[in-house]
Amino acid sequence: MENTIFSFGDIVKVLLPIASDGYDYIIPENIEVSVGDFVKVPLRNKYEIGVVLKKNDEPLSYDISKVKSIFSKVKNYKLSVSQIEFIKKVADYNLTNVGNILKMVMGFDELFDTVIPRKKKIEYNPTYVSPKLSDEQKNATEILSSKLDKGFSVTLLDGITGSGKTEVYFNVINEALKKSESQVLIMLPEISLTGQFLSKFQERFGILPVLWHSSVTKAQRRDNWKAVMNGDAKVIVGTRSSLFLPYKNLSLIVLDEEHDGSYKQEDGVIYQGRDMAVLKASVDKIPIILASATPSIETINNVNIGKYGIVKLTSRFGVAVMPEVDLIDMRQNQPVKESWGKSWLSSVLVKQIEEKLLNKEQVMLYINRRGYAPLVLCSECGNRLQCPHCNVYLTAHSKDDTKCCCHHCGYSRRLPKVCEKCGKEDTWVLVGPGIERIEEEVKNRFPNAKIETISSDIITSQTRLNEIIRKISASEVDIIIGTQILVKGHHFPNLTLVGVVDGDMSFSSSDLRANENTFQLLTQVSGRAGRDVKKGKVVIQTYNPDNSVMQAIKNNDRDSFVKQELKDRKDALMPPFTKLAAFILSSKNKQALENFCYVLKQKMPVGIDGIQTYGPIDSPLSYLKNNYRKRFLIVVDRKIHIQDILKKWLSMVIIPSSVKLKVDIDPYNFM
DNA sequence: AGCACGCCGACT
DNA sequence: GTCGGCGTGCTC
Repeated sequence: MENTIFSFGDIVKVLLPIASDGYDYIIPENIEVSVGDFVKVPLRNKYEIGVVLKKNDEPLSYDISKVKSIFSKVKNYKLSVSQIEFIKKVADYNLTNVGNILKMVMGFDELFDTVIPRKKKIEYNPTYVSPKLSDEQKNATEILSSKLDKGFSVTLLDGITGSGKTEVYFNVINEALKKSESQVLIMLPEISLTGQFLSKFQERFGILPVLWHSSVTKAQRRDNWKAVMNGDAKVIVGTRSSLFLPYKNLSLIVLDEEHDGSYKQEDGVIYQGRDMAVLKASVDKIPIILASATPSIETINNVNIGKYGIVKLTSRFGVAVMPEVDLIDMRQNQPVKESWGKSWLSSVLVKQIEEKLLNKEQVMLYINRRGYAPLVLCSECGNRLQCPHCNVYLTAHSKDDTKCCCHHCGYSRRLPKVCEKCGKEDTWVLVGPGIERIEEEVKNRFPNAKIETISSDIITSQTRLNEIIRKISASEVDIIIGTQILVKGHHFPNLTLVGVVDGDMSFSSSDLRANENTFQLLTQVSGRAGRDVKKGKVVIQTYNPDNSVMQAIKNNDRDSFVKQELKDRKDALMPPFTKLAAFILSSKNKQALENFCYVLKQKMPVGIDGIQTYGPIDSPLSYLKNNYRKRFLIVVDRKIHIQDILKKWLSMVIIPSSVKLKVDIDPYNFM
């Protein structure tokens, strides 16, 4: 079937990297194609490159005179039948055009340019250096290796922070690579693609893997894409988009930090990279390993119902033990105002930092908020500085020479001299702490300490981040102040105290996974402490010390947290016990948006067993980047195929071109 | 998604 | 008169 040759006079469906499901073209003389071939075709007044999907034997629903001829066949490029099947299934699952998915596969200008590619040297006689493994690690390696060449399987590699999951899956990868044709994909969340991971890889395998992420250069990207297609690339390390590379013979996927929210693609085509990786494994009939110290509730549920297998690592590698966790009740430990201004660190935490500094050990302070202060308020009239393009408040960046920024659209302005509302001068107060404000406090309290502050505003390049990580590892830093960017995968042997400035912060997100996210985040942050011979300590400042999430963190008791969370989700009829989808509607024209929402509401599926629909409601971000936004939410029983319900609903309306509709299957974010 | 077409206001 | 801003609709 896949090798059937189509020739002169045949009409074939060609999939193009645009929002469509493909167009028909007729094959001219002297050209022969089969499914998966890349072809150059005319589209409007230019040429595009697409992929032959199938022969179209059905009668055309439009005038035959519109059908144009294929211009040429692109040599040396081909997608396999299973790749095409994967593309179709991803489009189907996420309710988008197949062409949108093809765009993720081949949507790079540089792929088909006329420059003769430089012959990239890709070694792959990897000389693997086997690490010393604990009995537990050996056992895990054996079980996971036994899944190779046995078709599709999903296994959770569930190991506490510092237990050596990476060593285990490196061993499994090494087993997989013993078959000469094998390719292995390692997926990591965006911010874990660090030098530390790569040097660890190089240390074991003697070579660097092929990389795939947003900052790989154009020429490198073209070379890597081709190396994946022709099989020269044996190990690929990438972010979620690496799933769409044209693998010749993929035989294993390892997806690390499987709980991580950055696997969820939120712009363009919305998809959950982790779930699409499982889909890819099932289409290619290969094993996939999901690794995490704090697996997602969905994945744990899939283990519980027997869909996924599980392998556990329960102890820290070497002599390291889990850190002790203290909760600081901030209601009893309000920081007092100091000479330099308002303070955010309780005296209990300050004292512990002092002790660590005396012992020449390292301290990390975690605050997940960029900028200096999240709110700028007029003390005379209560006016708040707002973004003109979005309905969010501006964040103040740096205290002096204050710039106020929108973290959603990038708008920024100077702090005005007078309040626009009341006309009074110098009335602004900067409310709440961001990382820069914590840095200011730390510098005032510990003037002799060497301090590094790490947030995405400061770290603009990988090189800069690697340099800071090197300095921390070499104990050239006493206090590290960081946002999310530092939480994952790093190993700092001399770091023994982690202080969480605002442990309650992620509770407040508009996300049904708020508890889960808080638990995962605090566990991951805590996991940075005491990863070597010295025992670690974690101090979490909270106004909710009795909260079950906080108690679970304190008692290092993941099981009871998971049990409670599963029960709560079940009672609330939420995932993983139901299936969710959202429509996100946006328009520059408020009236057109409201009109269309009305039409959509009229056709809403109501009164059907197992289906609940809600909306339209204004998005929490009801005005974003100059667009008005509304949402619908659909909740269905697990036995109902949600895509079918949505398709039927959408088939009853015509979306006006002034309104954009996006479908979000399994939404994470409710903004 | 692009990109052309066409309708209407602003400006030489 | 004609330049160009953007709303609308099509791509085989």
